[in-house]
Amino acid sequence: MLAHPLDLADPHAAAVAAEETELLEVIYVEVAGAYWKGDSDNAQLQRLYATAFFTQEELDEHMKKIEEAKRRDHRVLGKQLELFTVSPLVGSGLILWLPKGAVIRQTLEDYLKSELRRRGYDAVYTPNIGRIELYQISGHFPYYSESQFPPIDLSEREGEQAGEGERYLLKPMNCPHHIMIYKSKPRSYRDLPVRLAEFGTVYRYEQSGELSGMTRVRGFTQDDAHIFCTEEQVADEVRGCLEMTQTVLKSLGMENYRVRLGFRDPSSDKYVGSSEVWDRAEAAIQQVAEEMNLPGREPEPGEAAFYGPKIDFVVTDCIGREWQLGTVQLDYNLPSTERFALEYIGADNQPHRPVMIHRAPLGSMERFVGVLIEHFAGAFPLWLAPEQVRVVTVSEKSEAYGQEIEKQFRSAGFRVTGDYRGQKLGAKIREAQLELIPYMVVVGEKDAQEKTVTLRDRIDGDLGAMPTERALARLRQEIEEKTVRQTAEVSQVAVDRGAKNEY
RNA sequence: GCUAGCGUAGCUCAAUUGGCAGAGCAGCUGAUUUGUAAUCAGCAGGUUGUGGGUUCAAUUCCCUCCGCUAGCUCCA
Repeated sequence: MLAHPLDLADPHAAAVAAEETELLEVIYVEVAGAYWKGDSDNAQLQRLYATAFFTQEELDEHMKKIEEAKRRDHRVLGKQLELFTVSPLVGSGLILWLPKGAVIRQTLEDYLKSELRRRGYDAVYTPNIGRIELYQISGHFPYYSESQFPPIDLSEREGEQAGEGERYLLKPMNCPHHIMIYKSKPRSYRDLPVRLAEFGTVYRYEQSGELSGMTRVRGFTQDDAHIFCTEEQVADEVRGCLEMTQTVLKSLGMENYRVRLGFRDPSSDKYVGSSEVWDRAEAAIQQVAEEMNLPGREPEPGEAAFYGPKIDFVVTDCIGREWQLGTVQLDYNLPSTERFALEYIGADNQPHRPVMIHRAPLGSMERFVGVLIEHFAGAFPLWLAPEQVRVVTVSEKSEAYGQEIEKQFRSAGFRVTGDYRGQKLGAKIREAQLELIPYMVVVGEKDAQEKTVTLRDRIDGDLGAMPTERALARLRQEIEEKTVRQTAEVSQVAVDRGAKNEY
């Protein structure tokens, strides 16, 4: 059992193991590189992971679980279920959403947009590039140029007059653009909070070794918004953001996450703003997290952004890696005089400085859908499923009736296809099951005569014959309620590393 | 980016010490007309990731580049 594996990289454990038993014959080994003292400037060592089991059966069990985790891996399912692909010719870490994956994303976006409208956000659109001066003001250039795609330099174009050269950056974040929208007119305290939302696509040049499926990519779309508010409004706004994130996660049956309070490291000087402001902000965030009883919520010093404290929602994927999804971040930097000098006119007729909140409940569409694929092991709930219903005929004799039923489902708004091939019913059902389609509508000559359909549930199997209207109503309700009937528990079987940096 | 490993048909994988590149599934064609997880037969499918080198001969050995995987480092 997994209670027994021993990490032989740990000399103490190995010594204890050697004393306790001489049966450690069955060993599962992995190799990995590791930097001396965890610093990439230092030499790299070879680290050997060896996990020993007392019996062959225990090893088999372990390997079986690794296999199971691999089957649920979003990179495997993404290919199998035709959700997304990556082309070396397009570029590493650049996701191509296939039609079925696009349905999931679009459905999620629609859901979020309706939540945003309910919560008083204004939708905006901004371009994918911006002049380099914009990012010089924001401080992202040249400070973060290592992790950006290099600028587009128009001065190098032939025929360009001296002085006309402009440099543009692929936008690495949406905030500067949203800030310029805030600044497009004078703001009054009566206008606040201003909440600007956009599904904004950004590009970051991540190190090649970091890229992984949909969860770590070089181009991604954040479900982004920036809130500009007064200091007094911060707590309420943060609460609103957290509530929205919770609502969305809950509606997807995602309970397996923890919340990380990113606070500053008091011994470091990389943070902007006075310590009084930081203390106040951190206290405000922590209090809201306590009130809402968020899971985890341990303050983690040094995890803050340099411009303010934050709250991250962190989930674990099926091979044990943690991913940051939703985030709510306070920002005292960008509104400041040194940066964009944001203002609003207060009740006292004097200019005041607003506070900025960056927030993204899902984080990015790419990473979130990647994690979601593993969460559901590819079996999406009805409202998200790329293909919701498949009409399956018993034989080709029933094709006409099948077509009629398919049309009926389609005009009722369902994503439906029909399988009218001259295959045996069992074969067609097997295919639909393997494609994880939530419902099958089986129709044969009996159904055609009696004007019924025979509904088959992916999970519960045959539900028997019923009038078409009843089947439609049942599915309609399941979509309406966004029912989640089945998720895959995200376990950490494959990689269960102990302490990090055990050099 | 670093260390190590991997790259064969659309997918999953074979190919003995270097000696004619194969199978299942998917696809296409035909037969079958089926009531809840695989009907049968035939056909087609490849410059073995790319470029070079060694050799009479390279999927196999060596080098370059591209991509992927694990870990490390990073993640505004």
